[in-house]
Amino acid sequence: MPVRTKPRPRQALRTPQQARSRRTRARILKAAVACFEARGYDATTTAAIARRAGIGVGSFYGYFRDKRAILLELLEATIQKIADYVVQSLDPQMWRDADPRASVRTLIDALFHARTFNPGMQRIVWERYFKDEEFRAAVGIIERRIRSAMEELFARLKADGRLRVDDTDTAAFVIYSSIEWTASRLMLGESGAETDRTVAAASDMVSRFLFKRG
Amino acid sequence: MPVRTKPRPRQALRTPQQARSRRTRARILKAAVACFEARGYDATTTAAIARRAGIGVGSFYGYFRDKRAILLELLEATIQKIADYVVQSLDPQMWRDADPRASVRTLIDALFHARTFNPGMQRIVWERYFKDEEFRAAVGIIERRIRSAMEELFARLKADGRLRVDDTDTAAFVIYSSIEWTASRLMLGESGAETDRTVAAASDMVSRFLFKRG
Amino acid sequence: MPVRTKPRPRQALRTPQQARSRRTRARILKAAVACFEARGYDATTTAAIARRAGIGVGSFYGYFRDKRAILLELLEATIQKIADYVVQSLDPQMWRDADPRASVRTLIDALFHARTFNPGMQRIVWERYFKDEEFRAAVGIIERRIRSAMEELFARLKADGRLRVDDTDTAAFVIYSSIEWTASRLMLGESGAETDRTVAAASDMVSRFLFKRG
Amino acid sequence: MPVRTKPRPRQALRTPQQARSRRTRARILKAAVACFEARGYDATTTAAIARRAGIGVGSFYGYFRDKRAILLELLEATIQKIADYVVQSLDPQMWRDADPRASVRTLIDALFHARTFNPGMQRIVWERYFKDEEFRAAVGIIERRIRSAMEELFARLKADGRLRVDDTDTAAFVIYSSIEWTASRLMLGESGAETDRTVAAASDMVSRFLFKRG
DNA sequence: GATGAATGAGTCTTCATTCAT
DNA sequence: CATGAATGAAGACTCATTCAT
Repeated sequence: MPVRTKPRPRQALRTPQQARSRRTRARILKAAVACFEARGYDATTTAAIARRAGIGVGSFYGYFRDKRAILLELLEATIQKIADYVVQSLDPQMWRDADPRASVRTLIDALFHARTFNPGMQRIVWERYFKDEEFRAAVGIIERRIRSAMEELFARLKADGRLRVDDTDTAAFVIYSSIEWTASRLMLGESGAETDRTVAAASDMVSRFLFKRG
Repeated sequence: MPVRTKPRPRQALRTPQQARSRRTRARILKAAVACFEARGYDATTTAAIARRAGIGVGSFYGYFRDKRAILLELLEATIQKIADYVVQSLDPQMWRDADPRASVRTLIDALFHARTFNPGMQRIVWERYFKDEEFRAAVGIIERRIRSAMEELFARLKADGRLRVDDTDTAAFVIYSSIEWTASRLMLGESGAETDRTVAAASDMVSRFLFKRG
Repeated sequence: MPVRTKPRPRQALRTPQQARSRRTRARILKAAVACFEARGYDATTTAAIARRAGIGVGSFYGYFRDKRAILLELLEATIQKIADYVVQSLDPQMWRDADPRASVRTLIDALFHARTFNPGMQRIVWERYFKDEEFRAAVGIIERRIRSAMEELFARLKADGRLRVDDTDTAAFVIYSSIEWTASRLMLGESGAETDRTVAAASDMVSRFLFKRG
Repeated sequence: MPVRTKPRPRQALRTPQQARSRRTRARILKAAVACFEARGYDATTTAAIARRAGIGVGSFYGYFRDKRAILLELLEATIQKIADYVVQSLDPQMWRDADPRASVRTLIDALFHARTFNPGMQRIVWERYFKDEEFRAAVGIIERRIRSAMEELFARLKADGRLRVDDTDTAAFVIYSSIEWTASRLMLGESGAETDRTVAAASDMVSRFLFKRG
C-alpha cells in the first residue's frame, strides 16, 4: 500500500439489493464458514474464501471489509437468537408454577441447545474470543442478558423463600459459566462424554444447587 | 502471518549444559512470556522475544525451535505440577475421613488455585487451545489425570453408598469442566464476580450435587 | 494485512553501523534514484528498487520505511547544503563592497548552481511537490531561508538608498520564484534555452530590477 | 496504483450528439474536476468520479477513455483560450503606440490572469506535468505560442532600437518562465505574497529588463 | 557460540476495466 | 444505453528462518 498523506475513504461496500448480489453474499458467507471450519480462522486467507465461493478476490472486498467482518456478522446474527431463546426458559411465571427440577432441566436444555444454532462456528468463535475484544464484547452481550435474567429470577425465587442459595448473583455466574463451558466442550468433542448424560448430570447439579428438593 | 503447512528441516538445537547457556535460556523464556502477555501469542514475533531477551534473533533458534516450542515447554512444565496438586485433593482416604463439604471445598480450592500457577499464561494458553491440537493434547493430560482421579474416587464413594450421584464418570466431567471455566473466567477478568464468593458458590454447587447433606 | 485491534509497532529499522550494512544502504539509495529517474517516482515499486539494488524485498524495509522515506532523506540531505550555498551569495558585506551587477550575477549563479547538486532528483522532487505536503514543507525550508536572507539584504540596501525597489519583500519573492523555475526548466530540458545565455539574461533582469545602474 | 505500460484495446467511445448525452458528459467533467481538486488526480478513482456524477461506473467509459482523458480534454480546451488571451497582449501595434511600462503591465496582467481561467485545475495540471509527456506537450503548446509571439515582438522592438536587451529569444524564455511560476505560486497559496504587489513587482522587473526607461 | 543482515514466500488490498442483465 | 457486479493483476509490507562473519 502506498503511503498516503490523507487516508482515503475505504471503498464503499456493495449493498446488495439485487438477487444475484444477495446470492453472492450468501455464497461468500458459506464459503468463509467452510474455510474457517476446515483450517481455522487465522489460517484462512481471503483468497481461499473467494476461491471456495467461486469468485474473484476483489469481489470479496465488495461484500465484506475483511474476514473478521464475516465472523462478527455471523456472531451478531446469532446473539439475539441465542439470548432470546435462553431467556425464554427463565420466565418467572414458569418457574413458580412448574416443578423446580423441570424448570432447571428446561434451562439447561436451552443453554445446551443454544450452542447448536451455529455448530460450525463454535470453535472459531472461541478461537477468536481471547484475541479480539470486539468478539468478547459480542459474546458478552449474550452472557449479560442471560445472567441478568437469571439474577432477576433467582432474586424473586429467593424472596419467595423457594431458593436454597443466598448469593444469587454469584450463583448465576457460576451456573452460567459452568454450563457454557460444559456445553462447549461437548460440542467441540474430545470430552469423552455423552450429551444426554451430561445434560442430565448438569441439571441435577444445578437443581440441587438451587433447591432443597432439587 | 504466513501460516506454514509443512515444517522445514531445522538446525539442531543446542542442549544447554553450561550455566551461562541455561541462564540465556531462562531469559528467553521470561522475555517470551512478557511479550505474549503484552501483545498476545500470534502478534509476538521471534525478533521481539530476542530483543526483549537481549540476544540476537539467530541465537533464539539455538535454544528453541520456534515460539510455539516455548509455550509448549512452559505448559508441559506446569502440567505435572497442576495435575499433582489437584490430584492430592482427591485422596480417597481424606474424603472418607473428612466432612464431605470440607473435602469438596478443598478440591474446588485446588482447582481454582491451580489456575494461578502461571497467571500470565492463562489467556495465552486459551488463545492457543482452539488452534493447536498439541496444545489441546497437553491440556488434555491434566484433564485426564484429574478426571481419572475423580472417577476413581467417586466410584469408591459410590460403592460406600456415600454418593448421591449415579453416573459418576459424567459427574466428574461436568464438575471438571464447570470449575475449569468458572476459574478461568475469574482469572481473565470481565466476569464481574468475586473470587471468594465464586469459590464458595462453586463448592456449594458441587457438594450438593455429590452429597445428600452437601 | 490482517486487521489488528492494537496497531503493532512498526518493525525497527536497521541502524547500520557495520560496513556491510552501510554499503547496502548506499546501494539501495542509488538504486532508488536510478529507478525514480528511469520510470518516475510513482511508477517505481519497492520490488523494483530492491531488484536493482540486488537485494531481497524484505531487506529494503530493513533500511527504509518506504520509497517515500528515500526521497525525503535525499531531499533533507540537500536542503542545508542548498540553502547554505545560496545564502552565502547574499552576504551584505559583499553586496556593499562589490559592483551591484557582479553581486547579482553571483546570486543568480548560486541559484542556478544549487539546482545541480542532485540533478537526477529535480524532476522527481517536482513530481512529488504538488502531491505531498511534507515535500512542499521540505522545499519550503530552502525557500524560507533564502527569501529571508534576501529580504534582510534588500532592506539594508534600501536603507542605504542603494535600491531601486520599494517593496523589498515582494521583490524577494518574485526574484526567488522567477529564478527557481527558470533554473528548473533549464535542468529539466525541453526549454530550448542555453544555460549561459539564460543565466546572463536572468542576471540582467534582476540587477536592472533592483538597481538604477543595474 | 497499478501503472499500466501497455494500453489495452478499449471499447469504442460514444460520440454524443444528443442533448442528454452531452449533459451527462458535462456532469462527468464537473464531477471529475471536483474529485481531482478534493483528493488529487492520482487518488481519484473512476468509481469516485462516476458516483459523484451520479452515473454507473460502466457509463463513465462510454464517455471517456479514462480519467487521464478528462484532464487532457480540460487542458486542451483551455490551451487555445489561454494562448489567445495572452498573445493579444503582445500585439506589436499596441507596444509601438503605448507607453512601454503600460504594455508590460498589460502582458504581466494577462499572464497572471490566464492562470485563473481554471483555478481548481492549476495544482492538478502541475501534479501531472512532470509525470506525463503528453501533458507537458499540451502545456508546451501554450508556451510555444506565447514565447513565439514574444520573440517576434521583441525582435521588432529591437529592430526599432526600443529594446534594451540583445538576446531577445532568451529574454522571452526568462520572462515567460519567471512569470509562469510566480503566478502559479501565487495561485497555489503558501507563498506569503499578495497578488497586487506581486503583479506590480513583476511588471517593474520585466519592464526595467526590457526598456531603458522601464 | 553469538550475531543480525538478508531472504522471499505469503497476505492483504485496491482499482481500472469489462460485460451480462 | 445504463448499470454495477465481477475480475485479477499488481503493489505494499511482514516475519520466520538461515548463514556468513
